[in-house]
Amino acid sequence: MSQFSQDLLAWYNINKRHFPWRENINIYHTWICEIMSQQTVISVVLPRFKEFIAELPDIQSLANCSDEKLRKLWAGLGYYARARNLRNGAKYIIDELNSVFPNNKNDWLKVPGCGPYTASIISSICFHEPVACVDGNVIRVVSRLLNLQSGVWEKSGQDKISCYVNGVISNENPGDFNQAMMDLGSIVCKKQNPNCTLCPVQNYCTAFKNNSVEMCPPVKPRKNFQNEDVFALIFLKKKSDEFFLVERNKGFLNKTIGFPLLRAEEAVSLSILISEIKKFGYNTKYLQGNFRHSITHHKITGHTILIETPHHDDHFLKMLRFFSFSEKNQWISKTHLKQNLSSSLDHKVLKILSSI
DNA sequence: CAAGCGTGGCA
DNA sequence: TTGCCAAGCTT
Repeated sequence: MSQFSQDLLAWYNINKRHFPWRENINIYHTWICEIMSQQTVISVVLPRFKEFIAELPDIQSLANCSDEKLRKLWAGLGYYARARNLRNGAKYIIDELNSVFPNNKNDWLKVPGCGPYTASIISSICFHEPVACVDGNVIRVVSRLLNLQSGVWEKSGQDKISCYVNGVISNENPGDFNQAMMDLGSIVCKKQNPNCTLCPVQNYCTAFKNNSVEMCPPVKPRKNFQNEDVFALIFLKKKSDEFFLVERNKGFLNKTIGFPLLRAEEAVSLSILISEIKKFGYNTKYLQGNFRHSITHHKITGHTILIETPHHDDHFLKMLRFFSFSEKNQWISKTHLKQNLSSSLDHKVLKILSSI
């Protein structure tokens, strides 16, 4: 084992963070926690992971999980395709792999929702395959170790980083090595105010020697946020007290179920939108209390419009097509609304609805 | 390949 | 309050 790995692992054995999925190695638990942790802070993951495992303790229960239960377990976690891919992955492993988990990186890569990072971390932890994972922590740590002040956000730079960590990863304990790199990034080699004096691999750090830690990694190029107005339409059949939900088929929150949304760029403007809806003979009411919501690169101001539709409505289908709302839709009683929603955006709409 | 995709929590 | 961002994957 390289001296670097020895020093890193010695530090890890004393300083590692304790998570439920680190107590006893379990392939299913490792898979779930890694998917759940993608682009998500661990403090948010922890309670959700416990709930998920309690409700869906094994791959069979995940594969058989209802849409509604999956929505509930993933509500508020974002990137909802992760949850759908997870269940698809369970079905794939059961149907195509005879219920046997893949035991190497290449085969994990074929599992829906598993990319290079996830396939590497699972294989290294559960099957001792010496494949290094590259996540945001590793990029930052290696960028400092090698004093990389540019290029690390491009594929070529990340290939270089991958090459480096794969060169120093421990063959005896690759899982701990990968987790140690990430814990080091999280605890010591932090983005801001790194604790270089506590660093177990300070001797190997070129940026530390050059006094250029602050320059590594370079600032990640970020797209500007875009301000945008979104209209959430609440169709209500007053007689039966039912509300209309659609499975969204494009754009924001694609394939999640919720209130029909129109982005201002599509709906043109509030006044035009309302006049169009009125053409179908409906009463509309603009609900006070806009909501704010952020989706990657978009700052959304939400407007909520309540639309009363008759119980027997000849125009509804025409209206759906006019606005290109999905044909996958349903009327839901008010008491069952909450459990059918995933996105926080819909919960904000629901809150406005509940307050009138 | 670069763009697009969610959200809770914290500075 | 506002801005920033975290254990990436898919298209």
